[in-house]
Amino acid sequence: MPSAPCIALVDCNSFYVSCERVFNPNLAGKPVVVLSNNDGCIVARSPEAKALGIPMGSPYHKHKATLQNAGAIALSSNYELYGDMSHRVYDVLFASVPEVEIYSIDECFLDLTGFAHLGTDGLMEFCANLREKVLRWTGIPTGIGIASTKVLSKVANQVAKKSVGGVAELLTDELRDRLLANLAIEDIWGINRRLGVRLRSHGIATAANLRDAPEALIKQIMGIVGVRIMYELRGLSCLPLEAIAPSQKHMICSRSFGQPITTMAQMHESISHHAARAAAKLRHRKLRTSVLGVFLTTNRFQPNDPQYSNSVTISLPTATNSSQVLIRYAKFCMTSIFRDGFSYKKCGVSLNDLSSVDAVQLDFLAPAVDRHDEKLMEVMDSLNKRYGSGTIRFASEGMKQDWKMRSDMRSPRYTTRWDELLVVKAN
DNA sequence: TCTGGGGTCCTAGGACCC
DNA sequence: TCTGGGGTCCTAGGACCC
Repeated sequence: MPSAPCIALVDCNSFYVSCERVFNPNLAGKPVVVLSNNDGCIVARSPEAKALGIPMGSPYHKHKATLQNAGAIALSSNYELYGDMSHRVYDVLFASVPEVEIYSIDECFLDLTGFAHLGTDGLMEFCANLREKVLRWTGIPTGIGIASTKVLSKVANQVAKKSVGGVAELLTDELRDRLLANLAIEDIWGINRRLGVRLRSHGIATAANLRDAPEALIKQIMGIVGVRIMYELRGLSCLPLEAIAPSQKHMICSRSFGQPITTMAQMHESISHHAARAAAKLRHRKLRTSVLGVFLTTNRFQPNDPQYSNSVTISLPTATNSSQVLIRYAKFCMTSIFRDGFSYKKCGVSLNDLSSVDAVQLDFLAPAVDRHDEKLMEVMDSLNKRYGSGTIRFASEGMKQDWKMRSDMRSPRYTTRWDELLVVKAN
């Protein structure tokens, strides 16, 4: 007889801040925040910053004074570093557990069903060792929550983060009941403020309330998604662990501009840049696209300025991942929606109908695959991999790139650029 | 002055088919 | 006077996640 499912959620603590702290000991013990692209919002906070009452996802400028008065350090985001550190953490986990589902840059689920014979204490010890190994080999602290479903493992993880050992289990009924009775509805994975308000209006205010609610009512309020969460809270697994990632369906490359831009020439540069980035991402993931969208928008936070946003989507004659081809179509699309007289805040490229490079639908009337172009992309990718992305790029992406985002406080890319390696001085 | 970017899934409604 | 029922596919928009 198969044993009941056992799932562990590993979540890196204040991940971006932790990555920064690995390489910069001056950040230890101080309030530290990491900002989103363009230094816009606060997307990671050290425990000290959380203690100052700095909320997640809030605009940086609203809290700048508070942070400065507290001697806090704000950093621009350094995704190259975080992405690489994430790989290192997962490499440690892959080596210890056969079934791992990567959920995000800083979170993954482990299937520990096969380890159930260890018993609860044994599982706790196994996870404590795993956590210790990740910390020692990468410098990243984590919390691990163990339970019988994904939703419950999220709850267990919240407990783990607050515990001394950083590991918590929710496998026993009594412990689980007690926790769920005290857990606010909005603190459940998949239920945010908006749904929380609706559920509360029906008298459902805690996780225990949701677990015990009538199925028909939950179906009516939240649809099938809510019913799944309800069953997961009851300990019935409805969200299977996916060790093999399903293929990606959609991709977006977009950025806000560092400063508003007004001319078609700048827009063409910027959209070419996004198209080239998107194409490189496609090649890296061994994908092609056959539907390209381009969008632009003015600054919605400036309602007194004239507002305009638009988008256009086209089908490509053949699925492609060529930068040249995508740049050409993206510029064409941009020309069709650009209007003079506006101050633009953001533009981007979206790709739909992604397919694997190994499975492309051929067409008698479509142009043949351009081998010369493929070779060119290969050479570009290998140069950019070796010397850093952006080393070689298309002229249409612009030289000055004065629309580029702000990133004034970025730390060095310690692990992915030779010229930004950590320097250690010894006496 | 200053408000991110990149994803997923689900549902409702329209077009179309037999 | 009478005006079906059932199905698929696609898309836009809404909700959520980190």
